Amino acid sequence: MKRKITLKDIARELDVSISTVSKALKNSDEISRDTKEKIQAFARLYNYRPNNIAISLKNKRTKNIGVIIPDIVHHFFTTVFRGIEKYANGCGYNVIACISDESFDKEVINMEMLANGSIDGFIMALSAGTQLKKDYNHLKQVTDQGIPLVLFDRVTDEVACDKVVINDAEAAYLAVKKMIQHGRKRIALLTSEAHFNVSEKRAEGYYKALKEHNLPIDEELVLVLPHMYDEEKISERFFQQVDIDAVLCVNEIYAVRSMRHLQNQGKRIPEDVAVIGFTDGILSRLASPSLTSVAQHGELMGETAARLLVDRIEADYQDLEEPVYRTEVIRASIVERESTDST
Amino acid sequence: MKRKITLKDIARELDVSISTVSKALKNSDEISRDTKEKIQAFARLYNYRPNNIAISLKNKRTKNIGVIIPDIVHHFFTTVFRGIEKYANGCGYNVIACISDESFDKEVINMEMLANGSIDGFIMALSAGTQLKKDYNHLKQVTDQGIPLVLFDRVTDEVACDKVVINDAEAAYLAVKKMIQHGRKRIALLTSEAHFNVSEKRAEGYYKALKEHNLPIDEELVLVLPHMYDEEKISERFFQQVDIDAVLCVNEIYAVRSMRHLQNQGKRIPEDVAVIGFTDGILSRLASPSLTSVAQHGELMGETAARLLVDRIEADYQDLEEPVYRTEVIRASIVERESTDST
DNA sequence: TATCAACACGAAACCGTTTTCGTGATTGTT
DNA sequence: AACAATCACGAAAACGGTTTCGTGTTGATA
Repeated sequence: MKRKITLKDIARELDVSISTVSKALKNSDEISRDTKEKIQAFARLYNYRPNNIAISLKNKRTKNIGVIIPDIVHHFFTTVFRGIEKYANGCGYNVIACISDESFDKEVINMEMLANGSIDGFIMALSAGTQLKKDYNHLKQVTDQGIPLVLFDRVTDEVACDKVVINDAEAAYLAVKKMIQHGRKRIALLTSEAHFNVSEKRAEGYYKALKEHNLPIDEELVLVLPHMYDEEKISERFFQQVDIDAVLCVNEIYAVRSMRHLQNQGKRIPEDVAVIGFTDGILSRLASPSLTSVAQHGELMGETAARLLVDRIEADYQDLEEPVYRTEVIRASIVERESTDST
Repeated sequence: MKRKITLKDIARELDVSISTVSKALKNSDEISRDTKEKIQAFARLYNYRPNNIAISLKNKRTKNIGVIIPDIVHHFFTTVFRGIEKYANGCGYNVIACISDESFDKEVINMEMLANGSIDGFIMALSAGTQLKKDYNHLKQVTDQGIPLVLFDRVTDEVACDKVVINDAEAAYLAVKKMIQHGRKRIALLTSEAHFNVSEKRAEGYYKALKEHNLPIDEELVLVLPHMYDEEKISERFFQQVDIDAVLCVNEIYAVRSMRHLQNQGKRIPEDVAVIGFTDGILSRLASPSLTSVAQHGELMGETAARLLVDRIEADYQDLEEPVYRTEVIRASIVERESTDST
């Protein structure tokens, strides 16, 4: 087992000082050509690589960024993560991933773990628990310490930091408007509990579209699904009770399940009922009929978040005092497939 | 902006030595009650947290584990990742995630990045590129340096390390056998290119089941799908040409797509054709009809890999020379749903 | 009263780098 | 020949901890 070789080893072996080795490997012109070549050759031969930890300690920067997401088995977060990873790696950063599992406590623990020097900055989406509790002290502590933080998708106004969001309300508005323009009049909304601010935004867009087109707002057509195991039955009953010609669902799972329940009742999609979901993932593509869906462009969102964070980190190192935080908006787009009327 | 407080700060403030502070915070009984209380109170007040990087450098252990997976937007890897993260966090380890994107080069770069002190051990599944190239030198370098490595799912015999695999061949065998026992005779196989050793194993099980039940092996019923964008058309044509009463697919995407093509031809599932897929993900659950699927228990696989790795890491620290590597087998199970005959 | 533990704490080395500041040797200048 | 400037390198501090090994003080014992 070959142990890792250090500067000290090279220095001892070649009978020079550690500083000389360090400089030689950096190609400093303080060192003579001869010595540099000798040292570089030796280092190459023994495959010398500087120890990241020591460099981190010395430089007070780790080139790691911490990502905390509520759930990894979730298409949207997964694509965001990929976007982050892609951009970060491109800048020489590693990504340390933690999953909060929608729990406030886990979120706090993970942040504390990482905040003690392991990372140069955070990218995160708030867990459901945190949004419910409305306690953002752990985030404030982090920013108070001067650690850059970027929130995405599930954000809050209570914390001053960079943010990346999508135009949820507008996307929902456009989706509903499109269905109305195709003559749909009784449009249902399947949403999740309101403390997810994204659901709230989407509902907002739904109401706005109805109002603008003078359609009655019927609360019976709005189903708020709790985050539980018998979701499925609840939504099945819902579709038996209401008489509708279109549905907007706040995610693709709800949408696919809705299509199934409707089909079981003998309804045709899209002839009898049009369906639009959010989250343009694999389900939307492979459902039958394939699902018209609001694409959230998670990968772009991740890249954007990573860009904001890296910018902030590097700015910090140049002491550019510039405490103006940015919020970037990713524009969702509607991917039309078979579950809605073709134009 | 409150800067992070260090041992030195506390020592200066309280007019004691750094060593005293360090010991007091560790509750060493070398320090008097009075002094300890004073120091601990001060530390609590100023919310002192030791710097992870400094500890890592001193202890030569980072409490980080590196995970390299080929793709994050993939249900199976996602669940494995979650299992790893869950177990690792339970032991106080963080997970650094890198995505190789199925590329040999990215895999190498990521490993080198992490191997220089950032992590205590690796968990990974080989990228397609690496399996194609059959070049495992980067893995060997890592193990040569004494860095523990655990391979999962996509493994190779060429590297001596701990491994976690599933009984792919057997699972495929059992799936096909089940269909045969229900009277199915013309069973197709949809697989991907063979350099993914998992596909190979699954095909192996398929052939074995046919042979054992004296069914003819008809290569026309085997479709090897290339990893391309017009996969879909190829499989559509395939189903138009063959006359079958069952299909085994090596993943759930192929399976759902197959069902769709079959349904478009007017075939009923499972009455006319039974379908079984691999990877029991969200698609299998939400497809209609819902898909009978081989569950790979990714989360368990991840936990197992993490357990093996952590064991190995901690053993290393106790210098237990024990170079016997283990291979754990996760037993896949078949989740029966609507796409096959109910028993 | 001299001796000796036990006690409570500090000095210093160390982990592997980077970086500043000397310094001895060589070279060039007058 | 005396001096300055340049060159090539080394010593040492620093990053923030942990840990070993003193050491001065105290109280008990012979």
